[in-house]
Amino acid sequence: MKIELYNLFINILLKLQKNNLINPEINIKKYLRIERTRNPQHGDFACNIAMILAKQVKKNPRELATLITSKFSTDDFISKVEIAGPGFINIFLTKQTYYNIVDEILTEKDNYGRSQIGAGQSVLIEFVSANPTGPLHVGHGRGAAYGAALADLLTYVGYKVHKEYYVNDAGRQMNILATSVWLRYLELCGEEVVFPVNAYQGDYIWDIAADLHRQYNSGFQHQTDIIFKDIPPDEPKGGDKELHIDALIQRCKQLLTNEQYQIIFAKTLEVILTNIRQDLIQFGVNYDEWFHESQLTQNDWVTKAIEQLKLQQHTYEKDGALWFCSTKFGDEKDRVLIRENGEFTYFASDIAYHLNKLERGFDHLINIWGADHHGYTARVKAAMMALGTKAEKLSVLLVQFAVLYRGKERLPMSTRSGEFITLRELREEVGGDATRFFYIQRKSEQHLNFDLELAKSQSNENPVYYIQYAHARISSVIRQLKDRNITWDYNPKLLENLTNSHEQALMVTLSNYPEVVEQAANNYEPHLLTYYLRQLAQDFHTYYDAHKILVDDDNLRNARLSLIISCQQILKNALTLINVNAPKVM
RNA sequence: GCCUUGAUAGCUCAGUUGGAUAGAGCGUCCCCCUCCUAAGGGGAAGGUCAGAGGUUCAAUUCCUCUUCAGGGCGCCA
Repeated sequence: MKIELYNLFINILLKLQKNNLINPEINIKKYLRIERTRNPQHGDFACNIAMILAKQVKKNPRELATLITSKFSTDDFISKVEIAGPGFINIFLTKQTYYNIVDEILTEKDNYGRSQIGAGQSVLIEFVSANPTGPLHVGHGRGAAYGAALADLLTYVGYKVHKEYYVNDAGRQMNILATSVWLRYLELCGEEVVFPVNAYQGDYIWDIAADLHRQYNSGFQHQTDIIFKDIPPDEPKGGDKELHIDALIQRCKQLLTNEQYQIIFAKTLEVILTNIRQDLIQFGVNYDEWFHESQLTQNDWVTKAIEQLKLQQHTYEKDGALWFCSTKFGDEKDRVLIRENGEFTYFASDIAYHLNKLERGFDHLINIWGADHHGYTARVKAAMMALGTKAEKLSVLLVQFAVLYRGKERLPMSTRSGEFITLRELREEVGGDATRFFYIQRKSEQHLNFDLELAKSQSNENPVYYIQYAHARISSVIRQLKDRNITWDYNPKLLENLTNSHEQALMVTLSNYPEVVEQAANNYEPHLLTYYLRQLAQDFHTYYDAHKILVDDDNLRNARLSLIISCQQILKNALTLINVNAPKVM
């Protein structure tokens, strides 16, 4: 509807330009905006173009508005056009326009609200990508909920979406993890081990160690005194925890055969990754691809990426290392690709990963990262440019961390220390629907205080139930039809019986749905849907309370049924879109 | 120090890309089931949009500075 009005205005303005009443050099499309009004007294839509152009046209805004509105031809979807305030043009739609929308919803059903604004374009969304060093915690949950909602939203408006999880299964953290498992395993074998402070402390490490012990008995066992011989002291004994753990990793690799080490490593990765995967599936988050960092090195993608940068002369050697001159592309400083010791940096494999993404031919790449990675954006974009792509092809969306509270107590959130609330715990206590809704209800880049007590204790007062209740209530009315042995006979002409202000308000909100979807998709803001749903549910509840649906008058009853059924359809469409259930009974 | 994100009702947060009288939820206070589900509805109170300048017909929105808070500034990942 907005589009129709937009086109109408464009035509009028172009006509005025032709007649030299408006300077033909002005780029009208740049300035023209049609927006919903806040206040029903201002009509349905408003346009501020007269005030915007007033200066350039050298007319006062109201005069210009009069000129524009005089060109409006009578139309069956506009009931009147008014000039108000400093020069707003207010547009009032006919009732019939709204009846048509109800009719469209009832005709298109599940497809109402879908669009093709992304048609033909493919987009890769990478999200969560938590290191496989432990279970997902509530911080990851936010990224998961946001990424999945965004992916669904973009699919809804026609994009071809590919969802991907990047598994960091190479690097030092993974070695610390495997070593942690091995040390716990040794304890199960009866060895007395002083567990390093920098190792992974969580109980899940014990579980994996126990698995290994069951399967391999004491096959990987070594004497404690041999293991810790000449290892630099840990932090509590006045040493350096990093040196201590690194030495233990080396020792682990020395004492075990390469094959044995790989067994522990692979087992650990598999257990944790399976856990993460199941966790996400239960949360309703599904991926098209799990991309392993190790694939990159195995297939020489890192070398390939570096060669490409070298070829374009974007690298240099200094202090025995290979550097990428990212400053040429707007980064703060140059970055190391190959360390003095010959190993690739994490950044090098990340460039390779993005090169790989690009070569898979996506039109657009979206990375959803935790806000702690924001300093990383500039260098990755620099790499994109150096590889010959436009930086705009990559959107990095940051999700701020949720700061967790239990009542007034701030909770620690360290994977290493093993003290964190898992996503699973949250979901099991609060429920999947409420958890999802709760997460995407707020703008992703907004800081968030997440009080667990509140989230749990308020689970019955969560807005999601309010919305679901609206849906269930409508189902209940429909069930009443059967009990009373009457039927819903739909006829678009009967919609004319919808005349009161509550019905009007409900129809206005219904008509807004496609615009909300479009805006949410264009701005990557799924939270708009949650606010929209609240609004729609409220309009329904108010209407339901003020008017009886199942009245004796056949025509009025059928009209009202049509309205609430179209309302239920939109509730269902929007809830489904954010992956929340639309129950028929509560 | 530099970069970055934020600051809106007692609390948690929206705010239609610069519009008309700044909005929800929770909490507080009144009122509403003989009636399709009260997990609901109606109403009230509650605001210097962190502060100060600037840009213009118009600023919560854009720019600058200040204050406060989160995050980032490795040959870690």
